[in-house]
Amino acid sequence: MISSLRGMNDILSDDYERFTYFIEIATNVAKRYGFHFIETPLLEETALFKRSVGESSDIVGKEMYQFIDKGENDVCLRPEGTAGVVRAFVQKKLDRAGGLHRFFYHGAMFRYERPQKGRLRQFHQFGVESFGEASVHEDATMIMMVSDILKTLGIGYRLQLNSLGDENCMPQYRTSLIKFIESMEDKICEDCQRRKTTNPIRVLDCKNQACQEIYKNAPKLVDNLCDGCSNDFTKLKKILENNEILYEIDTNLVRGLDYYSKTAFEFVSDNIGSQSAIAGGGRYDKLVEFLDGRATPAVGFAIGIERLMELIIMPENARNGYYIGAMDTEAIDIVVELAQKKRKTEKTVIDYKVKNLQNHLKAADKVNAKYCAVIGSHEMKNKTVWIKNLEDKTEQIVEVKNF
RNA sequence: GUGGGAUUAGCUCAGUUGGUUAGAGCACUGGUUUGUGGUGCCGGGGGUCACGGGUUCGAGCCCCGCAUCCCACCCCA
Repeated sequence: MISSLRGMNDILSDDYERFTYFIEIATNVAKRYGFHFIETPLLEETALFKRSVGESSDIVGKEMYQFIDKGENDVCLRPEGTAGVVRAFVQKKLDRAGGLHRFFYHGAMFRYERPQKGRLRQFHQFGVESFGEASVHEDATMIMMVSDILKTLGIGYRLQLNSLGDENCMPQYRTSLIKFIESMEDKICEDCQRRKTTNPIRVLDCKNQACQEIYKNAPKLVDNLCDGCSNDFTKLKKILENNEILYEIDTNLVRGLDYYSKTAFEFVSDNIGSQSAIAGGGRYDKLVEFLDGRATPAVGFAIGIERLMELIIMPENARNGYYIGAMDTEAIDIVVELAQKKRKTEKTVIDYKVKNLQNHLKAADKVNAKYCAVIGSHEMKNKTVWIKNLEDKTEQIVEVKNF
């Protein structure tokens, strides 16, 4: 037997119902906020992710499905969604068109990681990207969108918030943090020593107790924001409070992708194991420029669909449509004909087997039909159909031509 | 990539110190005397015990390898 590759799942039956239910709700919310669907390729030039996500990130450094195609192009399966959307935005010259451009997307992403609960090699994200709006109101809007989606689904969450600063304050902070780390280098764990060069800010949320003690004295990002960033962060918190969105400040919250600046947020759930981030996002004002576009402020988020699916409780399925069957061999042809007719307007499940009434009713019940329609010898004689409403148990006999 | 646990029917799981033909519940399927379901009763099908080796008279059970899943690290959605 050939089975699917490690970390790559089939989606069917209940999972599929859950999946499409989520997409429908998220899509409705995105549309209500004035966002438009965008589909970008699953395969992109490797350079796109190296330049956007960043070569130092784990995603690019060791998790990409990267290969040389038959035309000698260095390509890879997308590990995340933002880079492709930004690439499309620049390629379509929307950066030059000016104005606001708001997109949403959903689809498969690929990362070669060790699978565990809530972490797959092929997984799905629903994401939103907003271009051209520098106001912190748009940052707040992103958070409110996620909140709306989660509320509609009845999913509880904690919102963690941070500001990563911008080109004015971040490099300065980074330097002083590195200086601090270097002064403590012999006391911190191996992971942190590695992080010093790859992603120094990451050391702040090291799980190691000893490290945490040391970092209590480290310079804090929130204390080092420039006026612009600091004002925006204050404003953001105000907007969220006005809209009754609870948040907690997590000064150690870092986005793993290099392109983020200023607002960073993460929605986490305590009910799905250690892969607890169900949505994350933030502002990335420099990314369009990095990808050769005209400087354009931008902000976005992505939701991990599989992680969310663990938390979705589906509404009960009401009975719906018809079940139709024959109690006589001679009736089968008529039943098939009637099913085709009914299918133009209703969900109709047909059973080709001849069964007695009891078994047809059982079968109708099993497929959750609202009506069970049956033709037997009586009905054949009178050219009628016997129909039972399985909800209120009422029965009726209608002429075949009126079915 | 590192460490730990698990793997028996479609699903959830029993399976004694290694001992005849590997079980249950659910699901599926048929019947329940002749046209009334979801909830009664009786029956039936379904297993290379993940896979590959080894020890043994004998392995679902012990040993080694491997794959996958789960948990933690790591990383992130």
